[in-house]
This record gives sequence, structure tokens and C-alpha cells, in this order.
Amino acid sequence: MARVEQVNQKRRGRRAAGEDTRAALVAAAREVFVEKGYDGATVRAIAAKAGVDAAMVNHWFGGKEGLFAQSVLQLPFDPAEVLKRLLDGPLEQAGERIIRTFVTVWDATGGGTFAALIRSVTSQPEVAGALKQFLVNAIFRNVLAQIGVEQRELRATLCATQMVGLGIVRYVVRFEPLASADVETVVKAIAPNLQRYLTGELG
Amino acid sequence: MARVEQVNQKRRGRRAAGEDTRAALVAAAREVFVEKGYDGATVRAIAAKAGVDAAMVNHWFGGKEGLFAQSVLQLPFDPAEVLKRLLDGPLEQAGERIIRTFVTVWDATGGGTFAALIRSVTSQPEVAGALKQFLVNAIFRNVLAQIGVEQRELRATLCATQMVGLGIVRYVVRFEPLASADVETVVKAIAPNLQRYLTGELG
DNA sequence: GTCTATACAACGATAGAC
DNA sequence: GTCTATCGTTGTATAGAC
Repeated sequence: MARVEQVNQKRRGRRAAGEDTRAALVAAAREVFVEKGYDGATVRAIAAKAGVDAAMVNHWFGGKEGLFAQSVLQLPFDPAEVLKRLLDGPLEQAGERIIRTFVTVWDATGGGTFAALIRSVTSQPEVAGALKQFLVNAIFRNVLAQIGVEQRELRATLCATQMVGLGIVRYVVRFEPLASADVETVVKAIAPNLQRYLTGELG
Repeated sequence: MARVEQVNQKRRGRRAAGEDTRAALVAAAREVFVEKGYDGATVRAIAAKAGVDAAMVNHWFGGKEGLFAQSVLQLPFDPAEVLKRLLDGPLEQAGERIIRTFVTVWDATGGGTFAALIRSVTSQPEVAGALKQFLVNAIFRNVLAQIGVEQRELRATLCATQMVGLGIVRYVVRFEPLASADVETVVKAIAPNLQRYLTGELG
């Protein structure tokens, strides 16, 4: 009896070799995220468009967040993992950890990836909107919850100014001597400023 | 004798109405600056391409610097004038003056102009190169000469990270609450960080 | 007649050739 | 080290618009 009912349903188990589920998800995600924004896009809708099961998003990308990072942003790392590392340690050294991680991660890609990201964000308003939702709901929310200070939203945007500016100057326009400075020089120079945005006095 | 030799020269005095010398210079400048860079482009070459005298650059734009600002960058203000205002006052308050002026000037344009500037810089490597030369040779050189501290080049690029980042977050991606914050809030929040880059301890 | 956009000459600075 | 070429800029006389 059970066998008969399966006739018109999808086959279970592994798909045939050559069907690239991962690539199909990335392609579908790019379209849906850009069209609906990060919040408006649902994992189920993306999976349906890709013709695969929604569980595949978790399997391949660790969740909606990871899929967004690798499809629209094309980040060369997993933001959830990086975030975990950043939040692990004393708050007074968070600025230092963030800058060191940021520079290390993007340096490893040669910087061209960051430039591409900025280009797509500045040229496509929809991507900028999706990125904003992503940052607010998937990143800032987690970070800010661990910071027991006032004006958390303002602090988050201030941190964003410093990180984005650092990325542009070091990777896109490549102003010297910052573009070629070693990681520790950058950390020493910038981390205290980021730390002030995180936990310092803003008034 | 002298009169005879003038026969094959251009007529002096005002040209016929309808010939827009200013626009001709802007058009020629855009091409030459982008092709040769800020340093490589000569006022004389631009003027020749526009079919006018080189002195017209000074008359209409106050110099090579102003012509670049209004042709390639399309800035809504005169950088030389703004620069003069920034350098006028105690060094300990320079960070505050710079942030206040920056926000005031770009707020007045609605921010779209800044976004357009970033877009052209990030999408055209030649523009980025020309901008770099312009900043180094026409802006930083003057500012840094007045700052009696060590590591001036590094400080200049650090300042650039903060200014560029502020512009992107406030005018391009418009993260709240920073995008809608009033000028004084922004000044109080960011000026101390810029001041550290200018005159503080970097180690 | 007045105003100003214009062309030309010349100056000080700078960089490269020899 | 000197000479030369070229740069950005400034001063000035003039032609045309108003």
C-alpha cells in the first residue's frame, strides 16, 4: 500500500550524480534574496525554486544566514563561525579581536573579493537592502545582546563605519601605507577606536 | 609689425556667445584625467583639447585641483575652500571641525552625490587611481604639513577609513540610527576617534 | 561705457638631460 | 652642477556682450 502512494512523489535518498544541489541553491537564493530581501525570502521558497528539499539549505550552508553569505555576498568564510570566535573572550578586547579577524580573513582572499562585494552593494540598491536586514537580524542582534551598554544600535552603526572604511581603503582603493601594513600594525592603530564604539563613552 | 604677426593667432577677448568654455573644459578634463591620472594630466593639454587657453582653468575653476573636483569627482563644493576652513583653528579640535564640515556639506546634497562618487570610484579603477593622486598631492600634502606628528602618511589613511566609512553608512547604505542622526550627535560620536588618528597615540 | 571672458606673456618651481 | 624643457599659476591688455 505504502509503495503505491509514492508513485507521484519525489524519490527519497540521494539524487543522481551530476545534479549540483549546492549550485542550484546558490542560483535560486541570489534571485530570491535580491527580489524579496533577506527577511522576505523564505528558505522553503528558495529550495522550491531550486527543486530541492529545504533541509538541503541546512546541510550545505548551515542555515539561511550561511546561504545568504555565500550566494548574495559571496563571502569567503562562514559568518556564523567568525561571529562565534569574535564573541568568545573578554569584552574589553573585542575591538582587537574583530579587527584582527577582519583583516586576516579578507587578506587571505587578496582583497578582490571585498572590492566585488562593495561594488555589488553600491550598484544594486536591492542588495544593499538585503545586506542591511542580514546585518541587523543575523549579526548585530547577536553581538549587541552580549554588550551591556546603552545606545546599542548607534554603536553598531558606528562600528560599521570603521569596518567598511577600513575595507575600502585597504582593499578597494588601496591607500598606502595602510594597504600594505601588516596585521598587527592595523590592529594597534584601529582597534582602540573600534573599542570606543563598542564600550566607550560616546557623548 | 606686431599687428601683422597676429594674423594667424587666435582672436583675443571674449568669444562669441553660446560657446561654453566651462563645459568644454569639464568634458576635456574628464577624459584626460581618467586617461592620464591626476598627475599625468596637464592643464595645458586639457585646455588644448577644449580649444581654449590654459589660463581659463584658473579663471573658471581656481586651478587644476578645482577642475578635477568638478569634472571627475563632481563635488558640490570647492575642496580648496573647505580645506582652508578645516586648517583654521586649534589642532586639538581638528577632528571635530572635519566631521562637522563633512556631514554638513554632504547632508546639504541629500547624500545621493556621495553615493554617485563612491560608485564611480569603485567601478572605475582609473578614477580610483586619479583620486588617489589627487588626495595625496593636492589634499594630504597640505594637511599633513600642518600636523607636527610622526607617521603622518599612516594617520592620513586612517582618517580616510573613518571618513569613507561614515559616508558609506550614512549616505549609501543608510544604516539607522546613524543615517538620520543630527549633525551634533554624529560629531560627538565620531570626532574623538578621528582626533586620535590625527594626534593621538597609535601604538 | 562698463563688465568680463578671453588670449598671451612671463614667472617661479621642478624634473630630467648631459 | 648646469642647462633646458615643461609644469601650474599669475598679470595684463583686449575684444565682445550687455
